[in-house]
Amino acid sequence: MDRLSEAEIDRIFHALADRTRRDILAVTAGDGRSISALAERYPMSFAAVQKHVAVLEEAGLVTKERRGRERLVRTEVDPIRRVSEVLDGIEDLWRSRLERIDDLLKSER
Amino acid sequence: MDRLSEAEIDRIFHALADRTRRDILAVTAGDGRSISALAERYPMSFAAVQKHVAVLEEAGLVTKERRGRERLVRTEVDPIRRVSEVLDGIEDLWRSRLERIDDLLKSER
DNA sequence: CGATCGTACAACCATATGGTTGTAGATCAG
DNA sequence: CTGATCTACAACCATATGGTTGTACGATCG
Repeated sequence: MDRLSEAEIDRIFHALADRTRRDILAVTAGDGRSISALAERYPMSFAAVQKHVAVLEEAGLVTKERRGRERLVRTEVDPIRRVSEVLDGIEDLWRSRLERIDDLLKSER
Repeated sequence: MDRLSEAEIDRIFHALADRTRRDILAVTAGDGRSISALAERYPMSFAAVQKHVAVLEEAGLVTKERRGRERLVRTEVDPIRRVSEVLDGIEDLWRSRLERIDDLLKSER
């Protein structure tokens, strides 16, 4: 798979910037759950939970699989792994710039 | 240092959910830059960039250091590393649940 | 000193976000 | 078939967000 676009990264981080959505990810990691089963966990309406799931789905962080009249929500771990690499990238930049500055200081001695 | 609170994680992911702010992090990783130097990079007003820096600062992702009449913005890499661990946590959950399901299937044979 | 530069901050605006309620379509149980 | 359950989706509302312009203030330059 190719790299995430900036727009995809926008959506993923935005999806992660909410406790309820992070909890949904944690709960549906590994085994799926129906939306109504999820809705019981949170102090908000079914429709609100449905919206959170939609945000996660548009970010590619979960998929919905039909099972009878239910829809099983399940975490997709791949994009999570790939966004983790975005953070690693910033960290790498930081490290390499520090190194460069360190070299500059050394060469001035 | 202790673990990040959910509110802190909210702020950090929200701060990361914007291209301009991610770019500021990348640019100011390692060596600092003044806000006006940053503002030249983006097609928006100085005040808008100032607000983005404020969001990053409240999330603890950058610090501002006074130098003369300038304020140097610099990336703090530690919280970035710690939020990366939040993602790892979800991935671990996913993996362990899959394992558990796998075990169930095996024991039913 | 006065002018300029870099910053801070308030006020304002359009749109996005996160919640609500209500309605309607599928699917399952009896 | 009838009723209950699960989901989808629209309409609505309050607040947050990301942008703008304008004003003010400390630091630097000439």
